[in-house]
Amino acid sequence: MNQQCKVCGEPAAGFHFGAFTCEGCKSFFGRSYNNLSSISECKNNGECVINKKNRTSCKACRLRKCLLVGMSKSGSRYGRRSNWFKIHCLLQEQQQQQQQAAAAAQQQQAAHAQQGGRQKTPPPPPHSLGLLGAQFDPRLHHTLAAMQHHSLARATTKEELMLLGLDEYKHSSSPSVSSPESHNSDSSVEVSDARLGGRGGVGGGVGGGVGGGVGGGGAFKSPGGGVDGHGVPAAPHHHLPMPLPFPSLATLGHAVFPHSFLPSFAAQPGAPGALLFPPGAPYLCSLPAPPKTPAGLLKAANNNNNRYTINNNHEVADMYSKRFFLDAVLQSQRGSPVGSAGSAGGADRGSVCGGGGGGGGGGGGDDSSDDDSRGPRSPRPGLTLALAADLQESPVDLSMKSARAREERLRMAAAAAAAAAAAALSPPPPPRAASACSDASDRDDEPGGHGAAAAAAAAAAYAAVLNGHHPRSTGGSGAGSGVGSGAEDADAEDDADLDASDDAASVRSLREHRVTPIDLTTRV
Amino acid sequence: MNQQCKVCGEPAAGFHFGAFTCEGCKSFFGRSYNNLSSISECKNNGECVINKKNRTSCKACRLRKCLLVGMSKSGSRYGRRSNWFKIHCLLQEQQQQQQQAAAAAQQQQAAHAQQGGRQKTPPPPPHSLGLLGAQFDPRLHHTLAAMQHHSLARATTKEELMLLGLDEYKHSSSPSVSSPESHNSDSSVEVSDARLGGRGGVGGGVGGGVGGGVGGGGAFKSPGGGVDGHGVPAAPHHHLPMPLPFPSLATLGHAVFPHSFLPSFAAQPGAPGALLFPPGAPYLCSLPAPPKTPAGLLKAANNNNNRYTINNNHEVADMYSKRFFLDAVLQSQRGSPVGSAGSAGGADRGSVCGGGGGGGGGGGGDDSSDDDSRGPRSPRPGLTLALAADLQESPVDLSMKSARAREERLRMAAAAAAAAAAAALSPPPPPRAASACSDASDRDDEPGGHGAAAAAAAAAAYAAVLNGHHPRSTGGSGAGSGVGSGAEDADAEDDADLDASDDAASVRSLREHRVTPIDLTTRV
DNA sequence: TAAGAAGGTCACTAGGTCAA
DNA sequence: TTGACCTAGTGACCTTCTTA
Ligand SMILES: [Zn+2]
Ligand SMILES: [Zn+2]
Ligand SMILES: [Zn+2]
Ligand SMILES: [Zn+2]
Repeated sequence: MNQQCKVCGEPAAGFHFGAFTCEGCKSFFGRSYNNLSSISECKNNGECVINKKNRTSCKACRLRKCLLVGMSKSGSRYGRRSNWFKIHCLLQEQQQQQQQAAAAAQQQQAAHAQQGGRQKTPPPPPHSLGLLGAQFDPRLHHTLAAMQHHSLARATTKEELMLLGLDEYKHSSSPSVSSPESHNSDSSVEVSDARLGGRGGVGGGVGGGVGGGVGGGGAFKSPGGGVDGHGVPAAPHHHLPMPLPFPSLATLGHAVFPHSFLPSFAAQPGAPGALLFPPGAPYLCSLPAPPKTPAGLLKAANNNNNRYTINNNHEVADMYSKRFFLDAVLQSQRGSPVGSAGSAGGADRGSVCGGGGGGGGGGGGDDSSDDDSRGPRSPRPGLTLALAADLQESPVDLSMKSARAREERLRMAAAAAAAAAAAALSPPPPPRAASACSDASDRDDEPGGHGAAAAAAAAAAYAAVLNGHHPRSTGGSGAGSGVGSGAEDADAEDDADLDASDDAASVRSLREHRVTPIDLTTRV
Repeated sequence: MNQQCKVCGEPAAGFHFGAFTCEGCKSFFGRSYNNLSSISECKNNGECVINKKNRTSCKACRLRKCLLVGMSKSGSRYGRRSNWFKIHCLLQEQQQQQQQAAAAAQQQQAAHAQQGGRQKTPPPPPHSLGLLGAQFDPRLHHTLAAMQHHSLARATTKEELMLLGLDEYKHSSSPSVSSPESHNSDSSVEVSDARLGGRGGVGGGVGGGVGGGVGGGGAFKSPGGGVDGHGVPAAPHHHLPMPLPFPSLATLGHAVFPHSFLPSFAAQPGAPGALLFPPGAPYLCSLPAPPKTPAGLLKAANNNNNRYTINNNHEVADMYSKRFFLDAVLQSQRGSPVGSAGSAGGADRGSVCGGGGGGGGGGGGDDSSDDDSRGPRSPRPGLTLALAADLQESPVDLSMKSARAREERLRMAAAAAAAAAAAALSPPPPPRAASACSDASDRDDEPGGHGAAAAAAAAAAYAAVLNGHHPRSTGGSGAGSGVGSGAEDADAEDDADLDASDDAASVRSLREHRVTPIDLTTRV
């Protein structure tokens, strides 16, 4: 897991405020968030590219970058993160690499039409920016443009406002901004439902609100907004003034994911993400279209493909399965560094959710380039997973104290599904995959912060997997069968319910096959 | 930590703009950088030797010196310095001393062929000039020569241009150079992606760009780009002819060290460095060869021998271990100024690297190799570390943070080991070791830049300690079990897992033995 | 019990100031 | 102009508390 700071590129110290960042950027964001007044205007017209060396030269641009990569006080989260999150991160890395490789290959296209417009956007921090995938860029740029133009119209959160323009933000928002919840700004987020209700208005209102500027934060990540933006019909709860941890987010309509499931998955059409889930991949497919309820999701998962829907004996079995699954996945990934991937090579079969699409903007420039293209993704051998989806068990954010946790999870799951579906469909919706993916949701923690259909799909998949494996899941099932080294064989077990024994067996076999356990430990 | 100003030799006030300097030189550089026009041409043909007394007599030469020692606006480094850095500095000092001693002994060779060229260079500011180690000199001279010859061909950064010739620089670069971002000059550099794309060209282009001359700077340190660069296939931009501050340096293959570990370690072949770690010194021994991938490294560490994967009792233990380890290392070095190092001496028992044994050099190299094997390792009582490096099997490290840190440490360790080996072995270049070092990278922040084998060794040791002692490491088991005071019994534990207790114990013992803590603070 | 994130702490540095 | 001194930050570590 070597992550780089999405803001400056230095090796990341961890996942802070919604994104992988170095200690410096973490501290900077933490300080700046509560003291915007200290940030002077950019002397370079907001075009500074932030990197390790010059990150301290322009606070305005540094902060902007932080926001762009999804940092948000509201997105903060304590504690250990699930392995899923980690896996996701790994996968992202892989994707990036692949993309880069792809990009290199295709350099010819280097100059995209958009180029001119986007030039400003720094070198798309693969990670962060990648979140939204192809779709993200456009939006992002849009956002940036807006920022430049000072259009506050839609800004409703502190982050948004900040993105739109620090200056405006500073002025528009209540002066108290910096003070109120200096350090526990997070809490402010939830400040009030009322505020949420009030949203929609110009930022000014927000600022003036209760918690002061801070509160709004949650919404942000979504340049996400886009995420929501997708048009997800989704989340019913959105309507409700339910007290969500991060109300703002809720309102936005982004897909919700489990807290721990950080890195947002943006559907990157051609994106690597797809790789994770091969076109036909059962993983996502099985998901019921837009299951309204969690239950629905779960069921679908179970019924359709959940080869993994199995049960584990519980902890033990579960651990193995889960653990080994992960290892298998990781390992397989390693095995197939770039496009080689396995199987047929074919095209990418599919992009997971969204498909694929293509478009992507293409990418833009930079980074972007990658975008989609990655079409032909090959299936990852060892990764057949099961995606049962028991929401409850899902990695959803249990977090914070909330009692609502479970409730939310369920809701989230549903929403996510919807969102995913929506997003997924964008271009040429992959046959099954698309539908499956779809649910929307609203998670916001995503690292990169922004959600995407793909992300949703991925999330769903993960969730499913977890559920399957989840200890608690009753019948659960999930097995982690991963394929061992070689992999792919997974298919063999299509049948529905494997039982724990199977699972266990598979796990065992994996072990035997040397799926070496991955070290999940972290520090030092 | 008494550092001297690399420019004038006065006691340094701190690390400024990339080098240890006094207040005066710091201010001078800061002012001059943005106001080159104020610097008049040298009246002495650029041959002035800068020292405390005459530093104000020739601005041109003073500035040149500043640049030569690596000062750069982009080289600035804020905040607290990592312990690695500190250690490195200490080691360097030691090395220098040793070298001097050695030099004295061998004066006969005094006159090197190159000598002529370098006479100017004052007494090689150990620190700065040392950067590239043995290799550096040649290049440096080359650079200097170029400077004299005014070859601007490759100059792409302000610093380069400046080095090439202040006059030329002043004229060639855009006039705006000094102005735009007076203080954040660096930022300008990467102003836009567009510009980056444009890079590669001669410096001139850069200068003309957006930010004005200054701009070019950004790219700089990166030789860094390198940072990412390492193995990372990544950054496409690396390929670009990035403007390096001191390209020459960048191109050299130095070993890469952890970020914080600035001072580059260049292996200085016969350097004194070797002394630091007595031949058998355990500290470095276990280092894996040159783990290619981080993951690999990590895994290796964990799986194989990580006897240190252990746990400490926690904070306490950790702190002790870490801190004390450092102290011990430092102290030992002091104790064994030159080669004496007593291996046998108790403490040393362990020779780090070399595995055992003997020969110091032995190990050499490779010790690295040891990887796991360490079979016959002598147990350092407390510090037996293990750094196995089995990449293949290594489990993927999912850990968020440390991974990188660990990786770096391992890398450092490896590099260090290699370096040490190299240094020690000077003559017979260590097989793998070399490769390991080569990894090199790009680190650029290095203060002085120079590394020495010894330093490397120390670093490695430190790294090992950190890994092993980490507080969180589980287990804790046994606490104190291990070795008691005396210690050596350690051998017993060759097996795989030693637990923290051992480590802790060792640490403890160190304390008891009075390894007084060394003051790592920098200033004053 | 650990992994891991938010925050706090405070060692440090870029810059600004101003007497010399 | 210089450089000792000060201030506003910066970021490496460490502490506290959450979460898997
Ligand atoms: Zn950063
Ligand atoms: Zn800026
Ligand atoms: Zn000086
Ligand atoms: Zn001169």
